[in-house]
Amino acid sequence: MAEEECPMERFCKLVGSRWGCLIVKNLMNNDELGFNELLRQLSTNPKTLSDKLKLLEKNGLVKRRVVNEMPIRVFYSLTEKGRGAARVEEFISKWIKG
Amino acid sequence: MAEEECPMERFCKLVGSRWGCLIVKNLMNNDELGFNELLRQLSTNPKTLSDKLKLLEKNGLVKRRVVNEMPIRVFYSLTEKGRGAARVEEFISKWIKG
DNA sequence: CAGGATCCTCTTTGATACTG
DNA sequence: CAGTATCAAAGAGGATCCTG
Repeated sequence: MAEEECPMERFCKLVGSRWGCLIVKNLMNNDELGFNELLRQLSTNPKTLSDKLKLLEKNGLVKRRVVNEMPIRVFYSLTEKGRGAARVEEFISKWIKG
Repeated sequence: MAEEECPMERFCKLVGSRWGCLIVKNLMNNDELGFNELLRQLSTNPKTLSDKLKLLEKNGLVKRRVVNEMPIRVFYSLTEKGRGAARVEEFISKWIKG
């Protein structure tokens, strides 16, 4: 049916899934993490993580920093907007308990 | 892998899907609606609507009121908690735009 | 180390038909 | 009118292997 999408829905597609949610939380506690570090912490698979990171990056929640060493390294961190998602979560927590 | 669930995730399962979201919005504008009225307004199918309504009811967002006439009528409305979800949406809207 | 390619399963959604 | 039953389709997530 694909009519327009409400903000709630857009939000939930980003951080409402198991992994979107956990990525934000982990980056919240860690400043910067490499791909495989994240992978281990979330105990998921590369495809799922990669997909989610791309989505989050595209929507401006996550920042990618590439370091050209050998082997190459890539670090992920939250943007200001991404940190805002944590505030949203607090708000939601209160509502769901109240 | 089914560890514990964050509040964000629980919230999103309720109102983050296309239909959960629209049901809340429609009930927000209408006080009370019958099953088929809702069905027409959302233009979805009975199964999807029925499933979602059960989930929302189970989680205390939606109230069911049965009127024993012939034919039987059932009205759905938002609870206080359900109305709170609308406030959460406002908060999210601000964040997603900002 | 960072991720792409495959393939597979499970859940959600949907269309349609039917019942009390 | 308010749903349930059935079946098909699509997408998210997952396991595993592979490459620059």
